Amino acid sequence: MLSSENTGVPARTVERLVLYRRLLNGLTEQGVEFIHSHEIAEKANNSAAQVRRDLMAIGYTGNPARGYAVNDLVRSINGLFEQKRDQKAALVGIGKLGRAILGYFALRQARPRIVAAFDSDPAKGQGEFAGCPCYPVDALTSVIARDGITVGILTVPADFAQPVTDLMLVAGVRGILNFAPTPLKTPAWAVVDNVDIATKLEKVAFFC
Amino acid sequence: MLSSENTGVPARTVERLVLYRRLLNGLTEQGVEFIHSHEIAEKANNSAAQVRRDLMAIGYTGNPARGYAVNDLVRSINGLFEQKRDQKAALVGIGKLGRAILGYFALRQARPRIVAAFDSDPAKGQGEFAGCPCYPVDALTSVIARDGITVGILTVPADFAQPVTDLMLVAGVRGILNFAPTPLKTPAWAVVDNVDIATKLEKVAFFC
DNA sequence: GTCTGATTGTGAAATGATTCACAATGTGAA
DNA sequence: TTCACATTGTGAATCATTTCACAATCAGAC
Repeated sequence: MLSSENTGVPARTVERLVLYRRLLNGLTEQGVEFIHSHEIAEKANNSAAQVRRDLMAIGYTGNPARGYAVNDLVRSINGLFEQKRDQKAALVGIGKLGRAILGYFALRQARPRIVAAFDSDPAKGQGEFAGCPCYPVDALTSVIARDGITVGILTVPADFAQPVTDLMLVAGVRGILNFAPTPLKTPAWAVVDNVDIATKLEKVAFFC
Repeated sequence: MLSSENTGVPARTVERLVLYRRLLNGLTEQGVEFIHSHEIAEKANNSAAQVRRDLMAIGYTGNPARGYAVNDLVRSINGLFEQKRDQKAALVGIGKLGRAILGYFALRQARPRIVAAFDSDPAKGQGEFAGCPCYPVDALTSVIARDGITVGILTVPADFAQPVTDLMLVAGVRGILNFAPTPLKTPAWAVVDNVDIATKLEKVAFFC
């Protein structure tokens, strides 16, 4: 589950690289051309050593005196995602959470692009939300295959999570971001990441 | 950040225990009295050894021949959270995501209970959503102090995340579940968990 | 009552992630 | 040009998490 068979870059590092890129974006416009590992660390709430290790993972190399060239570094991080740049995602389950996520991604033009949404309620499963075309779940297999969608976002009630997952994987999806509070049974090649909000909240409360 | 100063139970283990409890709930009604580590592992998508280690962490001990007594085990996991059972949470940022979370928790009566919501828009910041009273952010400090709220849920735009965090921590909040795509500066004693949906989606796409 | 066999509890090993610590390096100052 | 200095890149150490593997244990069969 979420192995790095891909490039050898560990999952944690990928997450932090995405963060670094966000922190660096727009810095050049503010006249910042170079930045040191400890400055990135300060922004990212982690250690300078951690930052250097992460950049090492993508083979990016800075300059002992100047630090890292902001623009170049951002390009370098983008390079890591270049290959997967045009992946498409589909969201299943147009409840409140589903709509919130659709809205967020439409607004930000974030990647991967969400190009289809599905719902079992025929009333919701047509038309569009946040500029994203919606279909009834019956159309799931054909639309995913037709559009070459490879990433699925699951915002369905727990009971539907597994059947929808099975459908998606058959149709061509290889990775799933699962918001349903259920572990998913998937073949080993599938990439799954679970975001269980209730559990996370309980965890935070526990450690207070 | 999210250390286990508390009880010595590591954060990962706490998350899995919450999951086990959910998987076990209602099993007794189905006539299942005992369950083996490998059966729990099967449901939870992990290994039997992992399950046994996790139960070891809370000092729960099974029976080599029967396995674990379902009811008793659930009680034991509940025991871990007993002390924190009546913690209260507040949500700040009544956007789409905020409302989705409010709705979800109200419905499930999940813990910690969300007892207040805040928004900077005065129009939203009064009345209630999903049975949860809403206030303008001006009232944040006083309401949090008044109600003894210790957990904060941040669903505000990135720019507001830090100032709202500062307010909450001063008012008495000790733990924050942060959905804003920004690292938060907090004192060491504060517990913070970040849920960055855009990053997670990009990560899944990357490993596909 | 004894024996059998599957399962638990847990040291020890393996794996993975982070931090340490320092030689190598490039820059700007003298 | 040379020097001094802060920073990089990175082996090695540390710390955390998971898996291995096996003695100890319990229930049920005989």
